[in-house]
Amino acid sequence: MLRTHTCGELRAEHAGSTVTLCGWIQNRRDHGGLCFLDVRDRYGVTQVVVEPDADAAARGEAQRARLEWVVRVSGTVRARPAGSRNEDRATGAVEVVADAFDVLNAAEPVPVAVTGAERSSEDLELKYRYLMFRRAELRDALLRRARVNHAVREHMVSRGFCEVETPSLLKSTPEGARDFVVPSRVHPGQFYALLQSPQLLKQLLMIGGMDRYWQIVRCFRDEDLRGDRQPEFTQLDVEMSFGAESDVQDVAESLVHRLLREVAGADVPRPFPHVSWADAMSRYGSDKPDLRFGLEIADVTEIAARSAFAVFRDVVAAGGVVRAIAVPAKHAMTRKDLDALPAVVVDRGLKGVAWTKIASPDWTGPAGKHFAPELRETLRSALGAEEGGTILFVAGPKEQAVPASGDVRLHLGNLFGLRDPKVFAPVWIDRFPLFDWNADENRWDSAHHPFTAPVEEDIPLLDSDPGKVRAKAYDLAMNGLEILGGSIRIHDPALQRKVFTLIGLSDEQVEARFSWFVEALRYGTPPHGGFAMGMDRIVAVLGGTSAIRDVIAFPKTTSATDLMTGAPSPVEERQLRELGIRLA
RNA sequence: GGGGGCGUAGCUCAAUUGGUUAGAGUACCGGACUGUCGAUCCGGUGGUUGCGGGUUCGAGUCCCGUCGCCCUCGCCA
Repeated sequence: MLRTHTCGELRAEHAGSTVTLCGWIQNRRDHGGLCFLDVRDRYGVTQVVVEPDADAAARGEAQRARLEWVVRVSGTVRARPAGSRNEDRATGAVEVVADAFDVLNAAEPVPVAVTGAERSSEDLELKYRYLMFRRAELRDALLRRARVNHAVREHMVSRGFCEVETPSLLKSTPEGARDFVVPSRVHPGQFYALLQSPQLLKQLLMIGGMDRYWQIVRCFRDEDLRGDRQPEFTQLDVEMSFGAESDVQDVAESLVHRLLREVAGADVPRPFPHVSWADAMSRYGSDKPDLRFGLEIADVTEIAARSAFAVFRDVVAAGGVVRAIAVPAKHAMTRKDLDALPAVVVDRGLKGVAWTKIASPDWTGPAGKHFAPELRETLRSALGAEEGGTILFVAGPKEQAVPASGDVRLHLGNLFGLRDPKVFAPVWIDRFPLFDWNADENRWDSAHHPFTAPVEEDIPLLDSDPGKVRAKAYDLAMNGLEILGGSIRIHDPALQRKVFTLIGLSDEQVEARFSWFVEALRYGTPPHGGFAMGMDRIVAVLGGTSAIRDVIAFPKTTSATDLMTGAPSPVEERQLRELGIRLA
């Protein structure tokens, strides 16, 4: 190696030893006779000092070196004089007195901010992604991600799971997310789809008797993006045979618990709480609630209907709901805070957020005066609201008001600073509905995916009331993000066929799309289930962010482009000809 | 596909109601300086105000279109 030590490892006890460091110039402070240079590598930053009596060549090179140049420095480690130690830096007790100073490579001025509190615009940071690896934030995220990967591997292996790789090129299925499609040269006019998820493949591994499978796998979905969604993303995929929901959850929960402890240094008590999907929607207005704070939502439709408030009465008369959040007195809300609330719900098609302050002698605000004194008492005790607090109301059709109330709750969490990125609140959400009603197509859709098993006691409802059937499905939410999701799968061919029928798939359609899978179910399928965990999201949330872009080495933009390479881009006419493709 | 925000020097930002030659910090270049760690001090180079059109005596500023990034609704079994 060109170096004896990294820039992160020298301490007071190294004083007196002769060392050689390699790294990038992070900062230089040139006093003329005396020159300080901070040299950085992945491991840290070390101060190099070039003194007036140093070798002339070394002095010249040190004077010439500029920010982000690559250098090699040899010298003696020295404890810094008292009063000039840098307490903010691990190597701050020492400095390297340079004997030799070589420029290994000069650098042009970098086009993005590589050091300091100032950040460049996000598109520049994406274009010059490789320079961002020099920043602590991204470097630490990638290191954290590597630790997560390592812990996952150790955990799965120690529990007897077998790592199996599956293909990325496979058959397109029209359900679910849009496929990324790959043309076949050997079969002109025919296409592969890039893997959306190894769901069916891992089930086949169970049918084949592999018993316990895991894999960290890249998945591709051609849908519009968000901060927590990339066109390609990484999943931990797990499946096991002969286990109940609790067995699968134990594998997942112990893993997440371990990651929280080893990677985030957080000791979260087990078992993690369980909340049914119905309760989560009702109390938090979300199927991935942030449980770092309370501010639970209550349904006050009945009480609001008895008020004199025309807005509420009209909503209730139209079959809508009124939801309320009691904000304790300690979270005082200014008029400005209250005026900002309508913007939170306008995206859901609601007009505003009514409010009242529980003051004495009178309740103030637009909603309060419409409640008679006895009704106020009813409302107040229903919400457990306290004197001096504020009650916020979200009213509208259930499909809009429920998620809107969840949005308001999250907004309040941000407003009151209750979403501490160092706090972790995992929660299991279970008992999802098996189906959602698809009004456009007049049929049921699978809420999770069509291979999810129903709760046994609900199986009779498949014929009478499919909307009431609950699924053996479970998600783990943490800090408002869905971290992982899974289910027990259907292993009975007859039941599988029935579910296909309910979601409007004819025998012919099933045959055309899934015959290879449905046939497999007939050859001795063990009861099985599993889960998939979003690796990008777990690494993000462990680091206190929700933008998975921040934990992916080379991410794409929200329009699925790669600003560094310029993908996607046109291809040569010759390539198209070879594939039998003509552009419209 | 819909809604919103942003786009000015290499980088981060400023520029009054539409009004002089578009400024500052930093980087870079030159000079001074022996204990700095955002070093300091002096001087300098650096601009198609994203792009195109329009209104106006005059546009960074107003209008229309377009491109890019970010947020969001739909979408994501």
